[in-house]
Amino acid sequence: MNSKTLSGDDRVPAYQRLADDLRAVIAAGELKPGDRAPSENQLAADYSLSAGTVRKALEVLVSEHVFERFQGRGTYVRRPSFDSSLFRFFRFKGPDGEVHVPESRILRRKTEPIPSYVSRALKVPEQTVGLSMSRLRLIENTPLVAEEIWLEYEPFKSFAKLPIEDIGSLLYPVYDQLCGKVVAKAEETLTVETASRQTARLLRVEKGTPIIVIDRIARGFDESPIEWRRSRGRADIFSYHTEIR
Amino acid sequence: MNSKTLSGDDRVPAYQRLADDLRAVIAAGELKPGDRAPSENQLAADYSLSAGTVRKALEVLVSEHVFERFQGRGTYVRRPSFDSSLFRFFRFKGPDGEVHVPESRILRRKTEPIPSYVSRALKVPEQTVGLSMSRLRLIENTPLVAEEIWLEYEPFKSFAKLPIEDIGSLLYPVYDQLCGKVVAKAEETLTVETASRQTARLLRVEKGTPIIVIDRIARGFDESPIEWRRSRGRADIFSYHTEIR
DNA sequence: CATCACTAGTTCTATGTAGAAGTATATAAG
DNA sequence: CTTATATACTTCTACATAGAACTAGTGATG
Repeated sequence: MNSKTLSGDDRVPAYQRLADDLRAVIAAGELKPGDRAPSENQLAADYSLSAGTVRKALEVLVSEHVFERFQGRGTYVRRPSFDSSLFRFFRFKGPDGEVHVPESRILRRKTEPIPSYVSRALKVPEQTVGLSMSRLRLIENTPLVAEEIWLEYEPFKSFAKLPIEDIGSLLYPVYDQLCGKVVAKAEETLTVETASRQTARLLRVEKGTPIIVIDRIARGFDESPIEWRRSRGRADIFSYHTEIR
Repeated sequence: MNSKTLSGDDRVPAYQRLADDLRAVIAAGELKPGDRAPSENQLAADYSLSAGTVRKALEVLVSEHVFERFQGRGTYVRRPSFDSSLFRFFRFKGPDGEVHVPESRILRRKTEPIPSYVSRALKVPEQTVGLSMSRLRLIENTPLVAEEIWLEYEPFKSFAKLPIEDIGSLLYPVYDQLCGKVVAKAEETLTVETASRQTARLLRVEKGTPIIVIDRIARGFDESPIEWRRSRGRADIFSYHTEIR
């Protein structure tokens, strides 16, 4: 496609408007994670901009983790990586000190009205029909994290029909393949509570021991909420490290 | 000063070597926080580089939060801002719901050998003479955070002589003015524990209630450790929010 | 079949240039 | 003294160009 033109307010710089345009292309689904974006030269020709301007727009999107670029190969839409999730700060170490990848076990899946504290986050009316799941993460049969997951039922009908046994340990790829819902980003909030009787039972700890609670809202490229999730894990195996510049 | 030349391996790009050079200038103290760096043109002339290359080096340093730039004014060495500290996720709200700036009260300051768990972090030999402080942060006489602070005694002699009453609520500016130690960055680690008898007394909570522990190592521009600090606060008023891209 | 050289396409580095936009200071005008 | 004007300096945007560095595939060569 040739001779596109930049929309929007022309008081804002061209490179920013190009970045906006490309973000919109992704949000519309015309460019999906893993796809290669047009090359610098291609974009420069399409939009009648200089190479430098195009490059600057792409740098903006790289800094936002929307694209990643490889010299000699091209520019690609980034798959969201949850390496930076607070979740990874649970030290999944077995008794032998080795690090294990936790196993996932879905305990329950049910269709029921979404409670108000979730519907607010998912931006759906109260009492909307939802899909709730209860999931446990364990290593060597030791439970470490208990999760409560909520989805809006309607867009995830086909996921609701999928037999529980066929669901692997990663949910987001399944959301994508079965329901076309691509998780692009998320927000997380960390708080601390003491174990209720129920979570104490699930995590096999004493009632009242400190528990790390991580609430997550997963969103698509267009910012629309996709999934609400609350993870509870033992606080004694949690350690979060960060840098201040 | 004219006609400087880039040191180092000339397989690495010029803009990176310029960035290295500027970082070194700051680490050497020739350029301090708040100072204005030479302009693009100046640097281009000094190093015999094109404006574009200089600009790219400066962009690198801006992204590392070393510099900040203002159109029409210049490029400045950034003062480290601790806005991003985990500390700010304690919700300092009074009973009326308003947000207050916490008061700082130094309970104790003492010269004593540095314990091993601190000396490791400060990279000094065990049993080195140190300066320890115990500090309490409160709003409206309600204690919220209890802090334990350690410095190496020798470089902070003049700080040790300063009357406790004359120490305000911010320590880092004092370190700078009295001892020439500028804090440029820090690392923080968040963990959870249950209140010991002592911290329970300080924070006026029940023994055994969950406590957020934030360990911090403050460093200079040359990465040298300056201060070790452990802050303990009530977990029930803590909420950490982050984004995943 | 395996290996090498080549080629087309990509991003990356670097230079040069021009003007717009914003800031601070000095100077002139009222 | 206050206000406008000019000016010098800064960063920001945009264009144009060239070659280096790297990748993937194609075709020739052994």
